Amino acid sequence: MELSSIQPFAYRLNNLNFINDEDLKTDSKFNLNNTHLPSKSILLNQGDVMRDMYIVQDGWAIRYKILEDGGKQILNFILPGDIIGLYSPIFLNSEVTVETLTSLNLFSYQSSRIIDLFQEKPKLALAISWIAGQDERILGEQIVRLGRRRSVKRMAHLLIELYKRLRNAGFTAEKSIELPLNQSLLGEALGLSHIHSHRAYRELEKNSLTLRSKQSIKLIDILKLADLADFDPSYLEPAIKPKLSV
Amino acid sequence: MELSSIQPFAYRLNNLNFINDEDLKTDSKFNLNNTHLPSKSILLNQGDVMRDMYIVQDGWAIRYKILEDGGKQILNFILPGDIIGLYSPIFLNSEVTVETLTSLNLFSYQSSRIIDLFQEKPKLALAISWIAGQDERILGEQIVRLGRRRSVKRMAHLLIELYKRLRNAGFTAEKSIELPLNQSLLGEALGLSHIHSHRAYRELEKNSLTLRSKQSIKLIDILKLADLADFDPSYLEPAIKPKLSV
DNA sequence: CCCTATCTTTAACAAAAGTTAATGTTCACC
DNA sequence: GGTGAACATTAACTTTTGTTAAAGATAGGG
Repeated sequence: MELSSIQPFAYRLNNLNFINDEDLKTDSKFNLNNTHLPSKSILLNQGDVMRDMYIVQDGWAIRYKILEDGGKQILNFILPGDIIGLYSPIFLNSEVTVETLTSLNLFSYQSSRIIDLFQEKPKLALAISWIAGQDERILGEQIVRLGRRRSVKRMAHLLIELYKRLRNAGFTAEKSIELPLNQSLLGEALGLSHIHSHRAYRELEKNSLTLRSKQSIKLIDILKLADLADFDPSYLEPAIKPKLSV
Repeated sequence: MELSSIQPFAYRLNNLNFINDEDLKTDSKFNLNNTHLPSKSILLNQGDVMRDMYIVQDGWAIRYKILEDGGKQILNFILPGDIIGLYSPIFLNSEVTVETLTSLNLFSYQSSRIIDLFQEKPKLALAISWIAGQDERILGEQIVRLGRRRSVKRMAHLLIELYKRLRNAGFTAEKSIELPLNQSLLGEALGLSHIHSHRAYRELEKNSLTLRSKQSIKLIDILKLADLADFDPSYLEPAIKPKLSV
C-alpha cells in the first residue's frame, strides 16, 4: 500500500497548492504496512518506546495524558488522515497514550524509514510538515478553548472543529453529521467534570443544535453551533505559501 | 553570524546525541541576519504574512491569541534558544501575535531559505525538528495545566517549566532565578483573571516559594515548587533515539 | 518633585464548575 | 427475560473562579 491510496490523507494534501497525486506516489521500497485495531484498544502508552509512525485511514482515536492524581486530559482527537507518532524518529518515549474510540484502520512506517522518506521525497516531507504544523495549530486552539471559553461555548467550539476537520479529510458535508463521542469523553477533552460536561451538553441539545443516539452525537444545526462558539476557522484552513518551490 | 554562534541554541542541541558543533557550522551562504527589538514590541501580528524564521539569542517573548470578546490567551513563552516562525515556509499567515517581554536579540532566515537549509544540512533539519517536537510537547503540557490543575498548582507548574527550559538553554542553575513576569501575564498564560492570578500567586509567596521585585518574580525554593506542582519533567528532557543515523 | 500609567492589593459579591450521592436508562450478553 | 456494566440524569451542596469597584504602591517622564 502506498501513501496516495490513503484516501483522507491524500484528500487533505490535495488542498496544498504545491503538491499533486504524483508527488504522493512512492516506489515499492516505501510501501506501508496495514494494521487494524478494535475499538477501545491502546495503540501506545505514555512512556512507551515509539517504533512506528501511523497514518489513519479510517476511525477515531484520542491522545491523552494521565496525571499523578488519576485525572485524564485529552489533548486532541485523531481523525482519518491524521498522523500518529510523526516525531517517533526523534523522540524515544511517548508522552501520551493513544487509544481508539472506534475500530481503526491505519498504515505504518518504521520510525527508522521516515528519515529516508523525507530525504528522498522532499515535497512529501513538506506536505507532512504541513500536517505537523496544523496539529500544532489545533493544540493552540485547544489551549484557547480551555483558557478562555466557558463550558457551553467550549463544547460547541470543539464540536465544530471536529466537523471541519472531517470535512477537510473528505467527509461529505451533510446537513448533519455523527461523532462517536459521549459526555464523559467531551468532559475529558474540555477540562470539565462529567457532570458539568453534561450540563453544558444539555444546553446545546435544549436549543436543538445537537442530538444524541447511543454512542454518538449528531450535529443538527452547524451554522448556529459555529455562531454560538464564535468559531474562527482560519487555523484549520490550508492557506499555504502561494509559490512554494521545492 | 552562523547557527553555532547562537549560544542558547547550540547549548540545547548539544544535548542531542546525534549532533555536534561541526554539524551546526554552515557555510557563508547560510549566514543569519541579526535583529534587535525593544521590550513590549510586536514582532508579528495575528494574520500577518510570515516572511522569516527567527532564533532567539537573548530575551523573552510571548505567543498569544486575541479572542472576539477581547480576551487574550498566551499559548507559550519564547525563551533564548527558541525558534519563532518555524512553519513560515509552509503557512502563509500567522495564527498568533508575538510580542517581546524584554528587549530581544534574534537572528533570522528568510522563509524561502529554510527549505534549502533543510535539504543541504539534514542533521540540522533533524535537530530543528526536535525543537518543533519539544514545542509541541510544551503545548500539550499547557493543555493539561489548563484542563486539570487548580490555580495554585497551575502557577507553580508553569514557573517550574520556565525554570527548566532556561536551564536547558544553558542558564546556570542558581538556587534562585528571576523571571520577567508579573501577575497579569501569569493570568493571561494560565487562563485566570488577574485577580485570581494574584490570589494564586500570593499563596506561593506566602509559603516563601517565590518573591517579587518590580517587573520580575524570583523562584526561591525550586524543589518545593516542583513538588507542589507535581512536576514531571519528562516532556522537557532531550531523550532521543539512541542510534539516530542521518 | 509631581503626575500619570501600570501594577498590586483588598473586599464583597456573583457565577461557574466540582463533588457526592442517588437513581434512571440502555444495551450487550448470558 | 434477567443481569450487570456503562452511560446519563438529577439534586443539593461546596469550592473555585470571575466581576466590579476601589484604593495603594511604584516607577518613569516631564
